Amino acid sequence: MKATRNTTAKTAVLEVFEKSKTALSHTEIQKQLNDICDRVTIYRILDRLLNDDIIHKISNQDGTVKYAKCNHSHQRVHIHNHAHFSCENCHEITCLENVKPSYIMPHNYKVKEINFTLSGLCPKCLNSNI
Amino acid sequence: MKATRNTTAKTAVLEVFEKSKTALSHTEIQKQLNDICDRVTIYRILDRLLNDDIIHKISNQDGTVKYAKCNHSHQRVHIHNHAHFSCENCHEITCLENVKPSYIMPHNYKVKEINFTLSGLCPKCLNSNI
DNA sequence: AAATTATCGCAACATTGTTGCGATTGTGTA
DNA sequence: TACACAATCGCAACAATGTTGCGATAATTT
Ligand SMILES: [Zn+2]
Ligand SMILES: [Zn+2]
Ligand SMILES: [Zn+2]
Ligand SMILES: [Zn+2]
Repeated sequence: MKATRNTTAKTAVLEVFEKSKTALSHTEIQKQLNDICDRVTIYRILDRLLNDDIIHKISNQDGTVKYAKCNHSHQRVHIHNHAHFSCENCHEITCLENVKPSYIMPHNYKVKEINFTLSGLCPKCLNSNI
Repeated sequence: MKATRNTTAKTAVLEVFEKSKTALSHTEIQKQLNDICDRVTIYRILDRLLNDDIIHKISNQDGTVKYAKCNHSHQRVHIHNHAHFSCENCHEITCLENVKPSYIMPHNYKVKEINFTLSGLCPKCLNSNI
């Protein structure tokens, strides 16, 4: 296990996550970083943060990929079993930490991870009467 | 509403779906079609089939996008609320028509669609002791 | 301060999906 | 069956997103 370093770019990316209430795409992160580093670097930082369970990855139904900070890094077993909401209007993706689906699986399957994404209108867009 | 036509390419794509037990990516469809038509044509056929509710789209956690035939075209209200299973070993994605999650949402959200994907090992890979 | 090596920047490449437009073909109508 | 018209196609060109290799840089350790 090689040691992961605290570089200026990584710190900057973490600050962006800290400031954001919603999940962020690679492109959104790049814009907020204002060319502080190369796009490839951002990809590699995201890889490391995913690997260290500091962020988690969310693939949306429309094919976009976003990342969000984990709020449960302290847990011994690190599972992302919460739901995500994807707004079809503002395209923001938010973690619904308290929404966890229950379901019954057929035997013969070994489930290791779940991905539960709901889409529609977020409270903000619902209020502005779209 | 413009009429959709039955072209040879569209028929061929439908046959590929008919033969497959699992969901298919654009690339997989292209390989099976054996250059019967252009890649762009396949994209456009998939768009039409999605629009006509003949197939549905499945975005996997790893970012890949696949399509599968709908088994409920007869229903008045056409909703895809079933779960999908994504095998981390063989990368096959299958519809779990009978698995439907139950959940409790906070108010203020208007949910229109859900996307529930489970991943792990499929029965086939589980038996071969990976 | 020097050594080690994780990380970075850059260029080049791969994959996936989109768009415009002239050519082709499916389908309803005469 | 022949014709007209619009849906569909092929091709080229482009855009977005993600990956890889490698020499240069910089964060840690000693
Ligand atoms: Zn919204
Ligand atoms: Zn989340
Ligand atoms: Zn499998
Ligand atoms: Zn399905």
